[in-house]
Formats: sequence, C-alpha cells, structure tokens
Amino acid sequence: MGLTKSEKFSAEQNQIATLAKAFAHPARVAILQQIVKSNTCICGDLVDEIGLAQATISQHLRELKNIGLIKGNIEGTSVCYCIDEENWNNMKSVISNFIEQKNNNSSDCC
Amino acid sequence: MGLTKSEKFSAEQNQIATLAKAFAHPARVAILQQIVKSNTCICGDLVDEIGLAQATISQHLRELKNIGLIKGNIEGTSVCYCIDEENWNNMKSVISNFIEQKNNNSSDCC
DNA sequence: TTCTTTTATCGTAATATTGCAATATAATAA
DNA sequence: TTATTATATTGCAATATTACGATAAAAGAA
Repeated sequence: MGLTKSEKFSAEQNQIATLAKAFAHPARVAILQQIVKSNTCICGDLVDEIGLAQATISQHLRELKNIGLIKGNIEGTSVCYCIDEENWNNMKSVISNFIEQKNNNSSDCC
Repeated sequence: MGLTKSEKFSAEQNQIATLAKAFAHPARVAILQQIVKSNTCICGDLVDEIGLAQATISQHLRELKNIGLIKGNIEGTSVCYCIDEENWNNMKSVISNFIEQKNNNSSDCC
C-alpha cells in the first residue's frame, strides 16, 4: 500500500510527522544547518558544500519550502534561501512540546 | 535510486535524520504518545487505540525499538512496551540542539 | 494434550522517496 | 541578438516505506 492513513490520526499528530519529515533526511539536515550557520541567505553553494547533484539539492529545497521551514528569494540569476522565522519558531514549539512530554521521573517498567 | 547517500554526511547529521524518522509518521507519533501517557507499559491496546492492523502496529513498534526509543518486555502472553529513558533523553538533547540552533535575532533576508 | 490469546514475521501490493541526467526556464552579460 | 550562469522541472530507475492478510511462535488456560 505505502499510503499513510492520515485520516486515522489527529491534526497534531500529522503535523508533528510532517515537520519531523523535514529533518528525517541527512541532506535536509545539512541544508538547514548551512542556511542557519551562514545566517545570511545561501544560494547554489549548497551544491558544492553537500556532494549531491544540483537536481537533488533543488528537490530537497522544494520539500523544505513546501513544509514551510525555508523561503527563497530571486536574486539576479541565483536564488537566496533563508529560514522562515515564523514557521521555524512554530516548528520549534510543536516539536519541543512533543519530545518534552516525557517527564524525568522514571517509570521504567521494562 | 531511493538510496540515501549517508556517507556524504556527518555522523551527527545521520543521527538527527534517524531519530527524526522515529516521529516522521503519525502512527509512530501516536504510539509514542500513548506509551508516554499511560506511563506504565502498554501492550496490545495500541491496536485498538490506533485503527491500524496488528501487523502494521507491530512493524512500527519494531522500528521504534530499532531506533532505540522504546523497549519491550515479555509479560505472559503479551508484550509490555515502554520508553527507553536513556535513549529518549539522548534523542531529546540531539533534537533540541538541532532545532535551537537558530537564534531569535532575526536575519530574515528574504 | 488441545485451545486460546498475543505478538512477530513473511509475503506481497501499492505508493513514496531518493538520486541523477537531460532539459527547460529565467536573468544577466557580452 | 547570442552566450552564460543559476535554478527548476521532467523523466526515469532503484530502493524504501506503509499496510495488511496469512501464518508462525510463545505462553498460559482448559
């Protein structure tokens, strides 16, 4: 089947999964790290930094853009990517909320 | 191809991706939430809670176990699952570290 | 022993993801 | 105008993921 049955889950659960998918691939992790690190926007340098083909990088960028974590701006012949602050902060709170749900008072029953 | 070129990325980047994959599917998010919520271990009730087939739930449980976030304990005919505290805490710091990398002083250049 | 319950695994089908070469598109430079 | 440069898109192949029915395995109950 290969088709996730999203309708069986809550909006929140689907949102967490979608956001997590953004960094569920090392190339996208690397891209996000680069964009954050360089603070100012980064363009085609990603292709040199990461060793993947231009088409592949472009595809990952599109996914990150669709999820909303980054946005691009046309700058002459090149395109400038940067973090979408608002959505990044929203992601931060959604994901933090999820991973912090476990309190530390051990209930290790296994 | 469909084959992630992990060798092109750092150990940290691959680790973040692997951990994120744990909650990159709503069913696994739901499973983790249930286990955390019920505090004490949860067994086959997951099949009733979530509307997926037993084989599917078992498969997701195995993935979560492989990633290390949960562990199972045989308890009579049933199996008791709970959070692996140590690995969960480790995941928490790795993921937090990643999503907190972006400081708030806006550098929104796009 | 046989039956029942619970979970795991196998096999398979459908769909998704990853990656890249080739090509298209868009903007600037000459 | 014709290059050149940078990015996006298309098309395709290989692999991964999701889901489930059927079956196996393991433990206790009858």
